[in-house]
Amino acid sequence: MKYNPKEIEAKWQKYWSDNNTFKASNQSNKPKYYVLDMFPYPSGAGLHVGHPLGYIASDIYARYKRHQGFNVLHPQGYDSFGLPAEQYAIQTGQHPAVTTETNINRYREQLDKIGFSFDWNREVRTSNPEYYKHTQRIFIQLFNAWYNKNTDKAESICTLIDLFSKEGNATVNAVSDENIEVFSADQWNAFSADDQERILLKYRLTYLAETEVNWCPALGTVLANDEIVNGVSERGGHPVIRKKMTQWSMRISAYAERLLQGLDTIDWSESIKEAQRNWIGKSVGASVTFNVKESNETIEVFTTRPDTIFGVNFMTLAPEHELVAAITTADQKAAVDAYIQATSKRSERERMADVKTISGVFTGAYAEHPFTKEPVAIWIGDYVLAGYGTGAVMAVPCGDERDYAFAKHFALQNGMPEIINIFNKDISEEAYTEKAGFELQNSDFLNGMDYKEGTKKAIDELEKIGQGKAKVNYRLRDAVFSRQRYWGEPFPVYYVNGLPKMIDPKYLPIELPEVEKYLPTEDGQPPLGNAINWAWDTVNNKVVSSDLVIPNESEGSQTIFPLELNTMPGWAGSSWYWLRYMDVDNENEIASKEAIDYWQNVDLYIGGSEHATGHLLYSRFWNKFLKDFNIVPTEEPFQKLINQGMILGMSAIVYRVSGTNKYVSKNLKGDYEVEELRVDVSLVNASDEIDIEGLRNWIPEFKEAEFILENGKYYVGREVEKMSKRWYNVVNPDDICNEYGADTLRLYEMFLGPLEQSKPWNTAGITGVFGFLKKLWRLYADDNGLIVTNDEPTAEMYKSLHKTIKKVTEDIENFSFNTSVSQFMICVNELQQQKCNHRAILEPLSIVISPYAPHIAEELWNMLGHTDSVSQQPFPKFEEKYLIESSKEYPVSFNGKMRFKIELPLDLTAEQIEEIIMNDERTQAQLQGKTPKKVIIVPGKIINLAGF
RNA sequence: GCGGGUAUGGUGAAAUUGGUAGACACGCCAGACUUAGGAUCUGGUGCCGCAAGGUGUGAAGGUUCGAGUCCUUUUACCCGCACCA
Repeated sequence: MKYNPKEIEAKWQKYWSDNNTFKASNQSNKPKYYVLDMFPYPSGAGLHVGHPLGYIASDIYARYKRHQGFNVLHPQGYDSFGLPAEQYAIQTGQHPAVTTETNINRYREQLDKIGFSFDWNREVRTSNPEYYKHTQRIFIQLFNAWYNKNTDKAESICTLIDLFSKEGNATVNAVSDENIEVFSADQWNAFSADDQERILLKYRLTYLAETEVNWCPALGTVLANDEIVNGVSERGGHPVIRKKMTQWSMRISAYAERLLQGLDTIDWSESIKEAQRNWIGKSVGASVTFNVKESNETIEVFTTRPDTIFGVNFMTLAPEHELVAAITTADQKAAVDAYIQATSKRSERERMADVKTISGVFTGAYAEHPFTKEPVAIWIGDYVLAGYGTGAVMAVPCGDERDYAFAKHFALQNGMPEIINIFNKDISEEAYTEKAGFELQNSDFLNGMDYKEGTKKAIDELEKIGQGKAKVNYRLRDAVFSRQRYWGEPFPVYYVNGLPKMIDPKYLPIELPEVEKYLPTEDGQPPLGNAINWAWDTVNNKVVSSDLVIPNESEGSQTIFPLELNTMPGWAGSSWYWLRYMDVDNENEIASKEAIDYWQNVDLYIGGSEHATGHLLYSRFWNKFLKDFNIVPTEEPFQKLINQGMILGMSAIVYRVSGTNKYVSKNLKGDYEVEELRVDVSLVNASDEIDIEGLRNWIPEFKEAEFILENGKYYVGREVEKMSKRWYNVVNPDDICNEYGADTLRLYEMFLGPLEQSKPWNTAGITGVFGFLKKLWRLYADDNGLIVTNDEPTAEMYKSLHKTIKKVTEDIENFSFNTSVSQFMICVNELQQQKCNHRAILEPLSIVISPYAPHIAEELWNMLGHTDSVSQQPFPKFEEKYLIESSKEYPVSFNGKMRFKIELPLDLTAEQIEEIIMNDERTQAQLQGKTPKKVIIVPGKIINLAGF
């Protein structure tokens, strides 16, 4: 009987599936544990060996927790809305649902081969109408909510309407749009319904507003801030421009402080928490209002340094600031217009790329210093960002590098005064930007104060004259929620007189309509504009033909209205999916109250760190919102987060001699002028030798090629980079499963190194892991079958076993899966040397190994005569007594330097050890008559004689 | 610029958290056995040295009887964020 992974893996995968072995129940006496993977987007390329890394880790943990007596929820699903399926549809006309289905089936097949213990009864797909009807429902809930700063939570919009009709909005303390006009209760009640609705939109947690968005012309859609990397789109790398559009937004800014505070309560890596803190970007300071001279306008600025108020030399507005046109003087108009024109032409990317060039122009207008009443010149400059704070700054050159550089650059020009120094520091070369170590001067009532004192005093005085107050500013912007795409969740929204109305949740889902083309319409509408049936009948409550909408008809007589043409972004469906797994078939709610109360939140979440400021932030936001309405019981959705590292590809490179069809082996390439070409990694063996015949047959380009060899071989160069089809460096897990089996793949991926570290894939060491499994097998069986006996094992054997139980338990709890694999190898080597074939050892060993290599564990367990699954056995308990040795070898060192070892019984006191050591002849030889000043003895550990 | 992280043999990496550095595996060397298998088994393998011995965890200091581990300074690389007022 030989170890035959193919056969036993197929057998046990079928067994698990037939017996529903990993089905989780929502009712149990056991404690619950929720282990979640970030669900994949089912792309056309299928899984590569990098994808399962996190899944294997979470599967080991989930299986271990089951052994430990937990009721484990370990589900899997698909984030199945997304751009690639849509782009494929545009190219081929194939419906995205069809390609998505195909891809999912392939993913499922690949996942099943690896032997995961997912409860597939709970599978979710975000593109499934039965799923997205609940995404639509949550959207409606957000629409019907506002954020009350007094109670510090979201509340039903009804309570806000109530307040408005009783007190107006002056007393309301809400997170809302800026610059809302104050109205009384009487005024509110006198407003038309439409006007009331327009006002409410400024308070709702999801709202329709004309905002400046990131528009990607190449993709034909807007993008959220986290979907833009270095000024270009994350997908495809296309340029992105700023554009004003009416879009749905999520008022995530309402939760900025809670999102920040919550980070201290969760067990995530410091780097992700820092990334989120950075993204939220809290800064504490003050807002200061400057009156514009000879005008009724005021300019509000945000500053973190109100203590430097007397150092204000001038002000700078972003070129896009709304007041620029109003305040610019006739003299300066031409220059200002030219500057605005020039900056708007520069792309975001250009503007980011060169931060060194100083540019700006004087508007000719002056503001008035709130205290000194001196004139303060108003400039515009593109170093001030329209999107941060108020888009205007008070410039204090003596205390800020950029203001300093700006002042120096435009020194002596009209509108640029001498720099005022308010610090007792030298600022002739550069600004003094420290927040400590100075005393304020030239600062009237702030003279002599430091940062802390000055800040407080300045704010107090500003409040007294009504020109400022303490303020906390966040960098976090509201998230744009509309996408001009087809393959996403439709909004449950129709429009009456241009105002959005929610469809009653009982008529959900609003299903994606069929379209002929997946491109935008000819008049620039999103793809849903192509749908024939895309209007809402408010009498029959169903989707009807768009032709039935009567344009420009007044409301009263009409009952059919156009539906929203945008769809939701990719992160909509993934912002709550962990809740759906709890109660996947629930038709009426996202999940039942009982199910959510039982499972609470995710205990362990494993996934990539690339979602730091996207999915992981949005999910926390929605969870907090749902918490405010008591739908979920916890403030945070994911208690512990582990970020698995990326598995990189090892591209293979051949060197073509320029202008020829000759290829030169790696180490000879110095003699030629060569070009590098990437070739399929599967043609290359572990020693970097290429299979020349295979290469000739790979693509026609190499058919007639000549090869310049070294030692009769052609060696390729290697490059570590992301696994990608275009580099021909993708390794498919199926190939590994076919060659060595899933258990080897699982063990090897863990053995490769620490889970959280990125590492290149190479199969050089895989035979070691495979050899271990064969060795393990041979402990149980030889060619004639089972060799296990019921004899009593030796103390040594028990020691090997319990050492392993201890180590593996600790490792799993610390997520150091790589060292567990080493421990298994040590254990099997030891048992093999002890010729161990004792049931009392091998039975518990099967269980200990089963989280890592579940198929072979099941088979061995079965061979031992059991008829149940090993996955349901209690994990063996570690017992200290088996590890206790009768005596121990102590290292004896002199001044920290190890000299010899001495064997001593374990139960000696320090004094007894000292006596034996001092009398030992080797000690005497080392001491040569000297006496140590210090003798350090830690019983069970070390002996050190020191100080001579 | 700010923040997070990493650095140990030919390679992937361990190190009970301050106590024999390099476990385990790959690779390499030597040998055994052979029913030639995807073999298997045994021994060796940081570096220098025939050896005794010396030396060694990116670099330089420090604390300590003792440092890969703690402190200070520094270098290189990786990942975020970045004109954030």
